[in-house]
Amino acid sequence: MGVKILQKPEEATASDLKPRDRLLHTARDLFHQHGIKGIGVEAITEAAGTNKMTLYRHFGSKDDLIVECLQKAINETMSKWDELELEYPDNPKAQLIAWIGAGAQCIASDKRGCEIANAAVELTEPDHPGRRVIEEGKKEHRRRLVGLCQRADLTQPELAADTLCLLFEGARISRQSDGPEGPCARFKRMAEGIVAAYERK
Amino acid sequence: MGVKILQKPEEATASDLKPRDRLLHTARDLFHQHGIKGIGVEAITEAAGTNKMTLYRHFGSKDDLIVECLQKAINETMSKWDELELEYPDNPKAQLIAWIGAGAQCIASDKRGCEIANAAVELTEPDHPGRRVIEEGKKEHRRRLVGLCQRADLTQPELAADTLCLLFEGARISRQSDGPEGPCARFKRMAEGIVAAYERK
DNA sequence: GCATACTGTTACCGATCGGTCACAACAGAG
DNA sequence: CTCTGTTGTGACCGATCGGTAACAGTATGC
Repeated sequence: MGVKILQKPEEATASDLKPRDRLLHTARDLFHQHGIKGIGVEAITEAAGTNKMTLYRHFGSKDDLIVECLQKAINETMSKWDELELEYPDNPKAQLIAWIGAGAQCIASDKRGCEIANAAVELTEPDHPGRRVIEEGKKEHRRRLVGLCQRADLTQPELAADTLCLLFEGARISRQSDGPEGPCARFKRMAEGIVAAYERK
Repeated sequence: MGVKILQKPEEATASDLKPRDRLLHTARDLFHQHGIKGIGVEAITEAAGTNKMTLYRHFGSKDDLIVECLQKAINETMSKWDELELEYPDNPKAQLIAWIGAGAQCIASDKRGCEIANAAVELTEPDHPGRRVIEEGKKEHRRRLVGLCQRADLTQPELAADTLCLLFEGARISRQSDGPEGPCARFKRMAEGIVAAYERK
């Protein structure tokens, strides 16, 4: 119980971020890997290299933490949409193909599927604060996909966008039970086929 | 604390089934409504009109109960496949259209999606006994869908079946975050479009 | 009648859950 | 240096979790 040298090495788990950001980042990862109900706050704080009090000082409750994680995930997705438009300016068809490619990569690399969709499975109470975030996020995502299909001049852009949406969602959820060699493996081919089918000729 | 008249009326929750079947039925329903990790064994026994000891005498653990529920769900799905074949014998195309119709009805009526897929989201440990059941069940489902597409003489039956599979899975998961008016609402139209696209002409 | 098998009841176990308390240690700004 | 705001520590709370022990009641078959 002598003098304790602490707070200096700050090695391993803890990056140079502030505790709040470390908590958010770690919580998001652990929620995704183990499920929201499958991980406790204590495990999150330990993995983030901090403690429960610090968590509860920044986030009032586990539910609040969940909400912030979901919001962060959605913001990240929206940023990717923005990047996509910047990468192929004034070329919506290329943006659409790039979106499909990014989706396929996402399916291949992440075996746990979509954080948002998974959260919707676990957050069953209709009045859970996270549900609003989930629903708004998915609606916005749909809006952007429809917009892209419109700009890409597809015939029946709404139907095409919804089809692509279901294929993508289906691939991400299917991967969790049918594995990477299951139906999800053909997502790219299917999606590109849909785009071709709705192209104006 | 006088004489208690019990076990005679057996009203309300308890049907005339034996405790084991009541437990299985109730557990399946509650797992589906609240999530596997979202419901405790005590709540299940109460809803089933019995008690914890009876549960643990029939099922060794909560995990065992989960496994039996998943297996029952899969058996039910397989029975529906059999019924489909009996209903339209030697008419695989009609069976396929009927499968799509049943799927659409299922999407419309059940807001909580697929029990099996949801379980895959919650059961994150790779060695959980339920995972084997999930994976085998989904593989068998895929096999049957491919077989039906083959018998229906679709060109590229595997690709068609996988596309239908992803659309269905996507619709069921999407319904949980995007609601019944979201992309899932057009499942039937999309699926019939896929069948038409892969029809031999 | 009896024996056997199943069910119900109550109390209990240790572990973990989300969440809080009081207090000490620290960092940076003035 | 002091003041202030942010962290860390460890003990603690009540509630709930999955699971068990011991015993009493009931149903059925012989």
